[in-house]
Amino acid sequence: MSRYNPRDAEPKWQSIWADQGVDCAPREASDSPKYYVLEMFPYPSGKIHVGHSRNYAMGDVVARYKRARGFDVLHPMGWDAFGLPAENAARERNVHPRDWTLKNIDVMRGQLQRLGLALDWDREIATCEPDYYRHQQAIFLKFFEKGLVERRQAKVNWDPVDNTVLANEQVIDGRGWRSGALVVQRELDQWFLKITDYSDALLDGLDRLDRWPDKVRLMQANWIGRSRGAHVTFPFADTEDKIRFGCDGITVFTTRPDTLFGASFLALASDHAITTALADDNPLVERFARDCQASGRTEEEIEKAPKKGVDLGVKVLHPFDKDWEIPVWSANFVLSTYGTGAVFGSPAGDQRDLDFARKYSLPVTPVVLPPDTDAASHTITNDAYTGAGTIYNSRFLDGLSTEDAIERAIDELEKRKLGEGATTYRLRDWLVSRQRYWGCPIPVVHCKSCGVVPVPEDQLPVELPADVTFDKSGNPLDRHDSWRNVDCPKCGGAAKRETDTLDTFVCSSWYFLRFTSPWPNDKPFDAAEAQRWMPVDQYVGGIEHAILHLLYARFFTRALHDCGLIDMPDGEPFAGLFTQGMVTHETYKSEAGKWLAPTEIDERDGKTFEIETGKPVTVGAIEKMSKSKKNVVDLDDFIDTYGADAARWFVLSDSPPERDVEYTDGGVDGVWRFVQRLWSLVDDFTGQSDADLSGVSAAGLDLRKAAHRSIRDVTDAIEGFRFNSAVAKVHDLVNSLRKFTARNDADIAAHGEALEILAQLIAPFMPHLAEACWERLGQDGILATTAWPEADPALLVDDTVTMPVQVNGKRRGQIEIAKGTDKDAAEKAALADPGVARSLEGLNVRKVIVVPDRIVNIVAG
RNA sequence: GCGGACGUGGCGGAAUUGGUAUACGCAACAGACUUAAAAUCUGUCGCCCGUAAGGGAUUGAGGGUUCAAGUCCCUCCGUCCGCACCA
Repeated sequence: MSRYNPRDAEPKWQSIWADQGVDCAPREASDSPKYYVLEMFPYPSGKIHVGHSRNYAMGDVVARYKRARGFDVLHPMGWDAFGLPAENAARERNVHPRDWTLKNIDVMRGQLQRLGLALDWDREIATCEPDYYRHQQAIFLKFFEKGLVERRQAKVNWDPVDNTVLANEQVIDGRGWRSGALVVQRELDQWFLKITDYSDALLDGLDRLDRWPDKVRLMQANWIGRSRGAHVTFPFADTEDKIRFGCDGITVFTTRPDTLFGASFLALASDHAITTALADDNPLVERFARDCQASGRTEEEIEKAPKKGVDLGVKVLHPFDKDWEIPVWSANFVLSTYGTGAVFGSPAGDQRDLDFARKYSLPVTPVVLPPDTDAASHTITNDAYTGAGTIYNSRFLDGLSTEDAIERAIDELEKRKLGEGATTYRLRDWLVSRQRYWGCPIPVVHCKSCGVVPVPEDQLPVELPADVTFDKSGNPLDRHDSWRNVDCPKCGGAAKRETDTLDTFVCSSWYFLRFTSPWPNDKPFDAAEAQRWMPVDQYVGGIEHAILHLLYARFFTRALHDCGLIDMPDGEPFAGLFTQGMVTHETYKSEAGKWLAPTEIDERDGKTFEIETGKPVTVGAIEKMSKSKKNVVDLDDFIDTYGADAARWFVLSDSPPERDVEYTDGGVDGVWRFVQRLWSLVDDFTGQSDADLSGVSAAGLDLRKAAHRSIRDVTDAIEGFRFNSAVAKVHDLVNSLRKFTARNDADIAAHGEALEILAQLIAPFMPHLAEACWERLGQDGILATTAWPEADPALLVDDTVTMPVQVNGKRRGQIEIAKGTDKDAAEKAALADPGVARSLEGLNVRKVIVVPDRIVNIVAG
């Protein structure tokens, strides 16, 4: 018996696959159905660790399985290569961002290749290359033409550590998604993509994504945040105000026009136009507005601030009663960015309004009567009633349900021309400009006489200048005069290039389209090829992109369709999405409080200590593998020791793919043992597997059944994305094989058949070992081009079944009977079982339930 | 606060439409081989009572539907995640 040595075997098979080009997607369409499987492409940050490999291992199982099932498979890989870490590296290590990035790509490509992933490397792309981003610039200009790009001044999120603005989606709990710095608000001129033009389409499209996790769909729906209600205008009481503010009244957005008769005040955002206008001559208002000004303050502080406001001294009239005057306040809890930046306060039905009304002694009139209460006893003290009920204290709305009253109030508002049904969204336009060097240049120039002028398409790409330095803070493009100063493409006069670059999420919003045809120089992708391969049938990635990347990409395909670049009326780029769990590992901290890598510690006598110093180590929480906590296992180290197959098998074992899996040395040892055990099963087999199968012994037949059941079970598990179950089922087959002893020649053939099936079933998971087994079994050709095995239906059914027999729901025995035995016979057999008979002593059988081939339950008493 | 998911042995977890709960793996224990250890192999292995045969309780807690509930319904507890002054 020889040991299986992945160090020799894995490179051997990898070069055979590469020589035969088995992993390349067919360039020509065939009669076979297509299958596009894609893992979210990585940022080339340095090295891959075992944690990263789980994502690719899952995609590869699907790719290899689908290929064996006869699909034309597209499984490409590339690099999300623009981004800030490259600039930080430039600053810290005096290396050019491009050199740093390309070096990392080389290292990581080598690692992915060592994993033996069935990737079509002919289609590799890196977003930092001009031959990629030139097309992105062309797309940007197409969007510009189509009115999907806007440059405007807006209050934006400024990350003071990364020195750039961020999109709303990139601010998590008031902090920058990458730097973790508290984000501040600043008023700046910025570039936006009008994703809000697609709010409805993006929301409604979610319903059709039935192969997406509900969780992700829900998160996107919440993020888009469509809410239906009404715009209501409260006319100014004083006609002079109409002149002063240049409008007839103040328009608010509300989802509850049914509570209009509970209105006790209007509240405006501190930077609402009217607040700002009044601040000019009212020092109190001015001071209040200044206090609230978000600039220089963090989102976190804004959220935690207690409610406060200032009476603006302005009065408006109730839309349904011109004799009812309502005071107008400015309040710090009103968001200027949502709705109209103004609300009407109906304190009985809204907790914020109630808090505000109590603080400033404003009237509180309950207008919604909760079910099963009466008007006389229902009062509001410190808790608003926000639920549904019957409207009262509300004149013509009295007696209506909440729902009906909303309709009725909107009808009435429309009649009086003081309002109309309206829908607002939480989604904001996508801020795409970044004040960074290492990104795709925005292809416009600023001309004093012509304004913003797009760079003509024949002058693309606008390439990043290579000669930049990072010794000063800020964007080096701003300081690069020879690059910056250009002639205006329109008038020929002196102009300046835009120095902002595009958010890297723009690069990842269409890369999956470029993969379908990464060759043309004159267009982003070949429309026919995109048509052929899209949508991505199975996308695999982390849940952290539930909103960001996945929402942007869905917007992009829609916008590209509307610009005529692709024909995708459905607009959905990813038909199936799977969000995989992370690989976790214990964390270690030295006595000095520094994070330690698993390779820097050792364990003896149940104590953990630092190898270098011998000092004790604190074992911390089990967390997602990450460089920052150093709890990573290097992929090269792992492959050197155990091989790529072991890594792949390990990350897919035990835990369901959507859940986290914990990396433990014990688990890895188990995988190593399993690999060797499996190999020796094959290596020890000396028989002929193509002998005649007729005449197998009972044990041989059992083995054949076990093997064919494995085909069925592993197939079902892969189809259902239950890789851990597939692994368990393969274990079952291995255990059956280990117990098996052949009794005659036919048994030997059955043994060989089971081993062949085993090799085929592990091929998507451990492709190198599978090929080695296949070769050792004397098979022709390679598994990479071999069809998936088919289970023989005759071997999936048993002649006899074991039926448990319950008495009053408790299992008391079991009977072996022929499959398909009718109810009467099964009942008779069940009652004859000695265990059953014993537990029925002294009882009368009242009823017998027989589920044929399943179970017998005897009710007795 | 709002919304969602989940809760099964020492651990990770399995269980078609409700039909033998604890598959598979890890850890643990015992034995074989060995001068010894490692590796490997064999066996045991959720809990309680019992030498055993066997019996009892059991899928976070409590209740319900059913011949039958991990699975369906209600209440509660806990953990995790998302959103968070969104009018």
